[in-house]
Amino acid sequence: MDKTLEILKAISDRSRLRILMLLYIRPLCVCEIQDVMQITISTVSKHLSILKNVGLVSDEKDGKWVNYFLNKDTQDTILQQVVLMLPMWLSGDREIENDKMKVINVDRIQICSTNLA
Amino acid sequence: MDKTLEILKAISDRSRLRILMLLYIRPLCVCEIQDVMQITISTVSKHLSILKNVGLVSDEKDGKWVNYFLNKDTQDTILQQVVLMLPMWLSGDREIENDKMKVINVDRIQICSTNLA
DNA sequence: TCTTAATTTCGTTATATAACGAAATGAGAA
DNA sequence: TTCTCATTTCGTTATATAACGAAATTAAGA
Repeated sequence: MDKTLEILKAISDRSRLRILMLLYIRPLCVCEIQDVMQITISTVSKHLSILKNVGLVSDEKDGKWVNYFLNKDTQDTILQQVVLMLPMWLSGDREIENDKMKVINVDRIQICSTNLA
Repeated sequence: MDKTLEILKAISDRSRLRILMLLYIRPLCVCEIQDVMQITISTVSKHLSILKNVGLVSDEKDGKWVNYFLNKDTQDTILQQVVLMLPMWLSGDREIENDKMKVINVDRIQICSTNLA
């Protein structure tokens, strides 16, 4: 039950659901997610590590950024089903839709430069 | 997202997962669940109210007892899928299997009498 | 090598929630 | 109505966890 519980707890958080739904669109770096969600970078990073620990998300170096992406082709049955269900369970949600609109226009180069200014 | 989150949080708890899995077997009263799980009656009652609030469980008066039962024929799509998935996600779990063994021999009349002694 | 910049980790604070025991509730039986 | 007893509610305590800012880390590029 531990594994199942760990997965369920990982997806039982508003911020992490938002992050996951963003990752359905495309891989994102921490600062892009931060820009869309308007929460601290350290908080985003923490959420991503939780999602990574349960296997829902993986990461990959890309220049000076770290790309986080949804683990769509996981071998784990529970994770497979979770990845399949979440978009259905959250379809039409306002907050999610709003996030998705925002992420389209997000450019990591601009964001990271802007953060310094 | 609120509704989805509420359901996810309801099933992201070890005690509530154990309770749900017991209710797959048959309707149970609070004291029967208490006897199997060895936690306080008030705690069991609280968990059941959470499960009831999200629609996973319903209750029904039966003499001096209240029977709680799994809402297997819910109209809610998310709940339907949760009810379908949980037994798969928890199949073979030791703690759950142990609970199931215990609940077979549970008799509410004996328990409630015994509790007083 | 040194600097820069994205990310992670750490320490703290605030909030949420699980569990308990005691008291209140409420329905059936006398 | 009064008593009994299963259940719920309340108040408290302990633990878990989300969020933040600052400091540490780490890798890329000069």
